[in-house]
Amino acid sequence: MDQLRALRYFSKVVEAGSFTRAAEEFSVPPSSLSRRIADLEKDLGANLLKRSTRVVQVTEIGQLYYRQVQDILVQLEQSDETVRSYQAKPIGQLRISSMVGFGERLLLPVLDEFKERHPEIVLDISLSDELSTLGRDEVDVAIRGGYAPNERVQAIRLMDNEFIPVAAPAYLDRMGTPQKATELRDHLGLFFRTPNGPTPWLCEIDGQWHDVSAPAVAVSNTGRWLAELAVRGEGIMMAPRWSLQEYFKREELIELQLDHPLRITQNPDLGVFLLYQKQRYLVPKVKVAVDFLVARFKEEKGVLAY
Amino acid sequence: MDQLRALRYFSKVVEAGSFTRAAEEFSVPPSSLSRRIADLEKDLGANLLKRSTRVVQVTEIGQLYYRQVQDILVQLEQSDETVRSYQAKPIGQLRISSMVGFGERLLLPVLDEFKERHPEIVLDISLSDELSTLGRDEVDVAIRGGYAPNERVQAIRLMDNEFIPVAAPAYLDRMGTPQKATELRDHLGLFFRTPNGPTPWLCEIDGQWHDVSAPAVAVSNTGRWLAELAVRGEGIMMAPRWSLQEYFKREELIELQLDHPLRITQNPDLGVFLLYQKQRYLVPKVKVAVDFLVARFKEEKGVLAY
DNA sequence: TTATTTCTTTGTCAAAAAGACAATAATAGA
DNA sequence: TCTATTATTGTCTTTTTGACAAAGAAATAA
Repeated sequence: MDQLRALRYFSKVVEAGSFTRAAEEFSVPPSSLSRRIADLEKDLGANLLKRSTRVVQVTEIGQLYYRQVQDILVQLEQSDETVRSYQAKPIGQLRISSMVGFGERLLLPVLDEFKERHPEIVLDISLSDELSTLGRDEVDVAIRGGYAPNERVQAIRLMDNEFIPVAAPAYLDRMGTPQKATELRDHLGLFFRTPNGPTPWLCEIDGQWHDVSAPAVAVSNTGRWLAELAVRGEGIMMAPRWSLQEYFKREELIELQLDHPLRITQNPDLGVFLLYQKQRYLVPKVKVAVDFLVARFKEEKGVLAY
Repeated sequence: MDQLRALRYFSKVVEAGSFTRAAEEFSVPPSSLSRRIADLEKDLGANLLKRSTRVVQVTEIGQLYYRQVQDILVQLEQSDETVRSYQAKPIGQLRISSMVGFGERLLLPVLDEFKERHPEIVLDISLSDELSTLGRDEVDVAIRGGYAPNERVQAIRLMDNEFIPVAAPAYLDRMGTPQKATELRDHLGLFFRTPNGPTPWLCEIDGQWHDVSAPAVAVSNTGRWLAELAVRGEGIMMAPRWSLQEYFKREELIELQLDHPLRITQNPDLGVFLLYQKQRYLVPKVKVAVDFLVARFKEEKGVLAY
């Protein structure tokens, strides 16, 4: 029995919810799937699917098996790709996932050059702040802030992700320039919301952490919009330093200097990380992308990769 | 092409270093392996093996592919077993790996009862202090001290693994009973060596960590031997509290009470953990073993599993 | 250097597995 | 109750894999 074939059939039937539709995708008659999956079930001694003429349901154990099989199929596909592309030129589809802000401001601008250098690579970029599970998702390279990688994932620190407080000159003229962190409570706040929730303004004073957030004028996961509000003088915003260069240059926003530095988490080591599956570095398209992005963004400070 | 079959053939040839020997294990002629592996190589467009009549060598890419394929085959085997044994009785071979000390003193004594309860489970116990990688190794259940599990591994804290200093009454009569941690440097030390190296005697005084190890009389990874030396009055030993009950009962060893508690690591949360792969809990033999060991060893203190 | 042994590969045929297609059975919806 | 849709089953064809013998290649021993 060709178990792998049976697994592919089974997997597709689960996804399609139908033998007929799954069969179309393989361009074989439905009877083939029926026979192969029946063989598989016989071999495993368990019913994976509950069939009725109209609907195909997955049994409890079938559901479980499906998830594990899915992982296995993805892994095998990746291993095969690694071997197939060994010593080959970088080519194919490359999926990059990035944090929205970083993607818009820093990543997209450099990708033109990457496309020129590697015209045979088709880029597929998705911007999202949700953290993707490398490996299960079909992402080759991811850029994320403050991510705890697992052992199979290589994480290269690209740059600092320090959040700093900024405001427009007009705002500071109107509301006064705060000198002490504790004064912030009398100001107006523009808050960035990560997938983990809004980011408060924290401050360590004499070893104690304090929440010195101002009343919220706006909360959003769209950094650009918050920045516009800040430029219009609607409040104080905390944002990563790398996202603010353009505003500093045009003097639309000014960094606040406080007696105690402001943070958005007690974790001191925030960074922007480039992530990829270690084993996939051997795939040429992944390798050139990682090398390119590291060369472009990594700040050399004698800091180690992790 | 039945890729899975080809992968199994390839995998075995790599391990055996020979088509002929690998073929014997499958009870098929060597020509079958030759053909299947040639197909696989053609399909992948790469040479996995470098053949000469006498020796079969694995190419660089073949080596890499082999490792990844190995993982995949193990995973698939486990998934199949999960389904096959679904709703079945606990039966089959169960591999338990445990720290030596824990295994000898606590685990083995209770396994008789387990064997009585589950006569159809064949136990395969290996005692070792090396930490095994669950999943890659063929271990169903592991017992380890202070282990950082990854996401696929479930870790249940069984009990404290606090190391305490002890010595024989005769030793204390001869050398004096130390009251302060800093006095230990004038004593004699029996040191336990973990796979990570010897365990020093550490002590936190006014927020500062000090190494207060005595000169070493003996260093060993065999706790029982060190305990014998300690009983004979050859020095002071630090060992997990759970390993010392018998010596306390016979008053062969006495716990030292010092002004500052002694530790072997700065990490405060040492514990003995029961580890297993989450997905394998559905395999009946694994489930009954985990449940049994937890019921036997877990100290209920309202502490969460992790 | 030559002969021999040991392996892998190749040729050829047999067996097994999977696909194709038509027919049948079963069920949800009208 | 009828109809349309869908999975299964029967039968034949095609493809894939195994079996066995023979050939070819390389390392060891003489």
